[in-house]
Amino acid sequence: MKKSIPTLKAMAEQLGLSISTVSRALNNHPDISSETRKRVQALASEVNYIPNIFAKGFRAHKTNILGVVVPNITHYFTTTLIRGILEEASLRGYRVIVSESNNDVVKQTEMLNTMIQFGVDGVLMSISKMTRDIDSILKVMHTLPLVLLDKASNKIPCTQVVINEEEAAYNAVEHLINIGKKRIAIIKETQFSYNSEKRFAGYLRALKDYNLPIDEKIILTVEDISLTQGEQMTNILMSLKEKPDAIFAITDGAAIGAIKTLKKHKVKIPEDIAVVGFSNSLNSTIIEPQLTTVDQPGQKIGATAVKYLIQEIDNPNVELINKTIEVRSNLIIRDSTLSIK
Amino acid sequence: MKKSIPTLKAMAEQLGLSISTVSRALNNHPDISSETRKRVQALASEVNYIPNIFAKGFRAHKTNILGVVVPNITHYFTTTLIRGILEEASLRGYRVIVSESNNDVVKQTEMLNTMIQFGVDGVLMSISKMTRDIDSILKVMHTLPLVLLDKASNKIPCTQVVINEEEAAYNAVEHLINIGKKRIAIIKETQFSYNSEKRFAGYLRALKDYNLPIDEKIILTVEDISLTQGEQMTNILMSLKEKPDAIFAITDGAAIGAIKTLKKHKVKIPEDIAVVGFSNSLNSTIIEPQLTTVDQPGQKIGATAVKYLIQEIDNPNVELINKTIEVRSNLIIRDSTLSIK
DNA sequence: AATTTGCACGCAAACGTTTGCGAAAACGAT
DNA sequence: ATCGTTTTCGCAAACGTTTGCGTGCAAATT
Repeated sequence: MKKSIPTLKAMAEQLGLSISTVSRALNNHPDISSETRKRVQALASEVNYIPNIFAKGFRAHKTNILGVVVPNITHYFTTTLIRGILEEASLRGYRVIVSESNNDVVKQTEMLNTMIQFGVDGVLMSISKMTRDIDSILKVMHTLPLVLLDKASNKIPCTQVVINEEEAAYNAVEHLINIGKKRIAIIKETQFSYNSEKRFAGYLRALKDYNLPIDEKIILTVEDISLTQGEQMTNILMSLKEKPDAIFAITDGAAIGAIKTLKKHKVKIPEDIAVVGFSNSLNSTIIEPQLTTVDQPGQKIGATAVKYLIQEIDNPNVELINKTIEVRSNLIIRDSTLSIK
Repeated sequence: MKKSIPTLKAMAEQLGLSISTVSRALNNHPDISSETRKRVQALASEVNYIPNIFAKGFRAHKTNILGVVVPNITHYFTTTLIRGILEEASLRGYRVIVSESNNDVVKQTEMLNTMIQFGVDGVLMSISKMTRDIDSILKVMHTLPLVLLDKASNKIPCTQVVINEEEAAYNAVEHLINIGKKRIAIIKETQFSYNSEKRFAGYLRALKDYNLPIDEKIILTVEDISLTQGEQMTNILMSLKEKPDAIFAITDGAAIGAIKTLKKHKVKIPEDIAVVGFSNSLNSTIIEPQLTTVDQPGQKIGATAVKYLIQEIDNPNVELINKTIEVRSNLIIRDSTLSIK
């Protein structure tokens, strides 16, 4: 289990050159003749020279590692974000350290501090919706470039890459209105959830634009949305005197839960009550009827966020411009809202 | 965007001590008095001293980073492996770099080499089922500790953490036999897929133990198993003169595909044809009827693999013992095979 | 011929931390 | 008071790479 890694020193000795010349030749420095450069690079290739990252990082304070902090790694959409990040980072010569906060704010802070310790060049984060106090995040921003993705915040002055949440929700609700639905319920999270607030705003705007009344009794709020919560909230809707004729759930999981409950109540979907979800998870084609849902391009969001982060890393003296980049999503119409006119 | 990190030198100046004394005090070296140690550690805490990882790694050649290479990060089971790895690694003071090979052998080799470059202390890998030539893996083993998990290989002499694949499959097929099924089909992958081969062996052994005939016409093999392949293979089974009365698919995805096809054929599940999957993915409770499946404890496998890898890292001069550690899985019985006797 | 310029290299220092070894002071025994 | 041992610190080197600056040599310019 020996680590017998070739060094600049060994190669310099073999070539009869100085260590600094070998270093410069490998880094295509203009001071080195092309003949010397070729000799050095040929030997480096022959002995499979790999630079010692500790020595390089120690000298240059740059690791080409990006830190990623996500709330929950097993969530499918998150895995698509990560895949986009991994691929784009790889294309640009970066590696990625992934951390999971479990939507725990203390752990999130801990992960951020550990990223600093590990000398990552920048951090990509999808913040926990439990985040109330942003001091720890602001502290990181004094030290490292930070880009938020998916779950963002209006209070954190950094670049954020998200989908067009409000517009996507607007389109989903508009689609329900277009198929004749007039009493559209929503299952959402609290105002502390960035995604939920934006989707709720789109819902409200669509109702307003189409002159549909807003009824608080069909606006259902949960703390931590899940399939089970979708089931339960739909049970509540089923117990109302005046039932909704559509349900817009802000996640696919909750929408699937809603479908399960509707089927238990022998409700015809979408004739009696239509259902729309959000995310286009794998489950959306497995449940029956197949779910109409907003498709979120997770890989594209991840890749875009990497581009912006690396741009910040490469331009450390440029004044921060706090951009919110909205990547477009699209509505995928399936059986749960198939037009019945 | 300044990195103003406290150094040993700055603290030594403030305390009127040498750099080496401060270093030793922080590392609880026995040569340093307890009074001096307390003074140093108090200041380190006050200024939030964080050691420069490059300097430490440069000196000690240890990063406390583990490399992880998986075929496909969006696969749910893989995310549970990764979660187990992340949590156990964190408990033991390690960070994790995650890479995805996309089941591409060239990319897998590339990821392994990059892990070496990044100075990880060890590598955890779920190998691509496309792996035929193990030279690149053997090469890594000369340099770094390696532990395989989930997808293993009999040809690679290293520690492997897997579930009891054959036993689990045996139990699944036995359960089908116990509910009266006599003609059990299998949808599997080629012999190059470690998991498929083990599950197939369990299937064959159960048939043999219960004196059921083996019929090649209901042993269906695909290259890269998926939900769609499950649908297609089940269509083939439906076209047989003598149909099976049960289907054991080696992944949940294929089992769900089988259920979808059976439903299209108006087959009663499980009365006419029962279905068993493997993995206990999220989808297994969303499809109807809910799927009987083998529950794989991904987090436990991940955590166990980390333990063994760190053991190897901590004992570099101990001769390698090539263990295969089998973590127990269990069968979760749901509607797709509910006993009908 | 003397001076200047350009090319192509090498020396040495720096980066932050760890550790071998030596030195000085303190302590205990005689 | 002297000697041997123990305690507790500091000096200096090492780890591999990068880079500022200096040097030698050859060619061009004055």
